[in-house]
Amino acid sequence: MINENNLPHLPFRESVNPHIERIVQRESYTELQLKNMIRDMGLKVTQQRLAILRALNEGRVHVTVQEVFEVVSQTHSDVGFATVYRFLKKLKIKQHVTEVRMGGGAARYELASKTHHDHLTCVGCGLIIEFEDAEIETKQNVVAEKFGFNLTHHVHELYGVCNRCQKNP
Amino acid sequence: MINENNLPHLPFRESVNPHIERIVQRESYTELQLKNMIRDMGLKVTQQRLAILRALNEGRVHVTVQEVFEVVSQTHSDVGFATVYRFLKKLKIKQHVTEVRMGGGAARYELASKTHHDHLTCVGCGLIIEFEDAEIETKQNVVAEKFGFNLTHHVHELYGVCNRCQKNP
DNA sequence: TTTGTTGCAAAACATTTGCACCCTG
DNA sequence: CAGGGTGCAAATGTTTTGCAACAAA
Repeated sequence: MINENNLPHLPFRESVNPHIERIVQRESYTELQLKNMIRDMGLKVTQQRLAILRALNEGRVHVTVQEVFEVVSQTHSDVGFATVYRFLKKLKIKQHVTEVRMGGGAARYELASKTHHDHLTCVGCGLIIEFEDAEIETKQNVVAEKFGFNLTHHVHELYGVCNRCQKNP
Repeated sequence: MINENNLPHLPFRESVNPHIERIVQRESYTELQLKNMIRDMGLKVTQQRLAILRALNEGRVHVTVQEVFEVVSQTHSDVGFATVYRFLKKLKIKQHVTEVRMGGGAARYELASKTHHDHLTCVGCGLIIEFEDAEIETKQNVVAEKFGFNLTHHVHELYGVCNRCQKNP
């Protein structure tokens, strides 16, 4: 099966990620930092893994496997999804990427930033705003403590209608 | 393909949902309320839809389509997943059920309760505790307002290691 | 009787896995 | 050159859809 871009066998649909507004800034990693990230995971530094990390580092945030695959394909004509899936899973386990499942489609991934943040998503146009709120984070710990939990991570997604979509429904 | 329960063609794996501790109580709906729920959505009241609602109303919380299907199959020998999927989607749109996607597998659903709550999930054993926190809810509205959003709903999942799993790692 | 709903099977979508070959350390 | 990593294709898992038969209003 060949799609309109003439890429080999893409079983996924073109994914939609209209526009992203980044509120919380994350500084990009250097090439060396990316290599060390792989090494520190006890893995071999391959061209494919570097290319995947570069895609996550430079490209837009909240990408699907499909999108990573497309970017990486530009420089490596014959990567497979399998590699992207496999590496992304390892990165997820090591908490280097965060998996976000908004709505029903494929999972979206983003390279972890030092400052944690959450998401505010417009159900109308898909705009994603990142926010952080120290008070909420604190309250979470209180809740966890109350039930004897040792918190590892969390997902906090707010959904609503953005300003622009309120005016142009 | 026949599985060990002799049910017709079950493409899903047996799902794991070890134990649920319900902190926030939700009163069950009456049979009449369930019927009205369907009617109010402008849909026909069929036996299948009633059976699906009953399963959500009486059974355990956070069920997968597979689990709903199994329960409904006990009284309706020939429901299809399609029906379960279709109706669940409608319920989701009308906000009568909440879809939760913990981890990677199939989506889990629960009948909406009047009092909103969020989830605290143990990454060790899968224990799910429901909690509610008015202060956090308030803070969310502040955040939304700050970015000009009109909030529709949200997902707030805390993950950690529960008491028991901390002692028996 | 009219129209929405269902079950079935197949398609579509998303992710994982087995295996022979390849490349990093 | 040893062992992990890769691409491919096939398997597996999850959800959606087309259509003829059917049931609720």
